[in-house]
Amino acid sequence: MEPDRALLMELLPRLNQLSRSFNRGRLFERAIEASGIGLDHPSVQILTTLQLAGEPLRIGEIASRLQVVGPHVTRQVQVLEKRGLVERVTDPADQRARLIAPTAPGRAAAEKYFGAVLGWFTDALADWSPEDRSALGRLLGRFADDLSARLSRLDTEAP
Amino acid sequence: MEPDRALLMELLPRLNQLSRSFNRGRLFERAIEASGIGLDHPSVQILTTLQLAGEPLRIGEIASRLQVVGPHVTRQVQVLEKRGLVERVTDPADQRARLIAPTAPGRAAAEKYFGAVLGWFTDALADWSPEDRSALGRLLGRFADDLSARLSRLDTEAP
DNA sequence: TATTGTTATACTCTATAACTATA
DNA sequence: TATAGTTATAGAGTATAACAATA
Repeated sequence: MEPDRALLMELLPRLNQLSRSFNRGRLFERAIEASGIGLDHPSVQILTTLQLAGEPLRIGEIASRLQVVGPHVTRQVQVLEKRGLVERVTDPADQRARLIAPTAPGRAAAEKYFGAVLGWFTDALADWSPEDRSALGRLLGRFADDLSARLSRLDTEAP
Repeated sequence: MEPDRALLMELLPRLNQLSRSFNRGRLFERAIEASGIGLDHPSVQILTTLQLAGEPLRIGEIASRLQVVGPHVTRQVQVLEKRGLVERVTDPADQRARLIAPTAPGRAAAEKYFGAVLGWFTDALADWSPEDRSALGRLLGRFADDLSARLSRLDTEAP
């Protein structure tokens, strides 16, 4: 069944608002400041990707998960490495690739950051019913998946 | 009641995924390409803001709605003006300010853009139940509001 | 020859600072 | 003197191109 246009036009400003809260730095950068880890946003994205992965990742794999290009990841990893937050291990299976793993301080920094973000989420959702909270997670996940799928279909249709 | 941490940690990657689909250009830039209007993303943001407003807006008002600074809006408006997509009228009530209004071609371009985005939304939500679709809109709106409120409280607490 | 990553460079978007004009 | 906007410049973030090394 066809979703009606009015509902979709409602959705658009909402998504824009959320997107701005997030991406245009405010939320993420505040969380970085609040956690006192002294990194910039791109580095934190790398670090949290590694933390959420739960295992060492290749440069290319990080780039793919973040939907950015390789050279960008290379440089951010260099920053993190100098700060002692990640370390590189040669991939035993492929000498060309290196695996990137967070160090203990790196994992601690990622957790501090998560703590700040989750603290705000907790506050924001404090008055919600448990049903609404779990519905938000479910619908948001499904929407992100369906939209991603629709967009990647565009690539294969008209490359 | 306290939302549980596991649920929130689920939310985070979802929001990141959605945020990247949107803001990191893919969705918006594709829609711009698909609609063939030959503009860049910042200009389109201005144009759609005017279209959704339904009335001429001041430079400062546009900046405020988009949460960007004035000079940025000034320049994008200059681009749009050269392309004949918006026009400026002096505000009769205040000679310092100018009101920006979309022209007929500007409104047409905005509608083409909305058409592309909404087409993808329609596809993505095609298999959803009507209940889920309206729940998504409702929860997303509430979440955006609550999160914005929480973040602006940070400004007043620790400026 | 194909793949993984790095180095060097350029581009897009947005911010800050200094200035002009009207209120 | 405060407010609305503009001009000029700077910065953050990410991409593209050219290259090196291993498979």
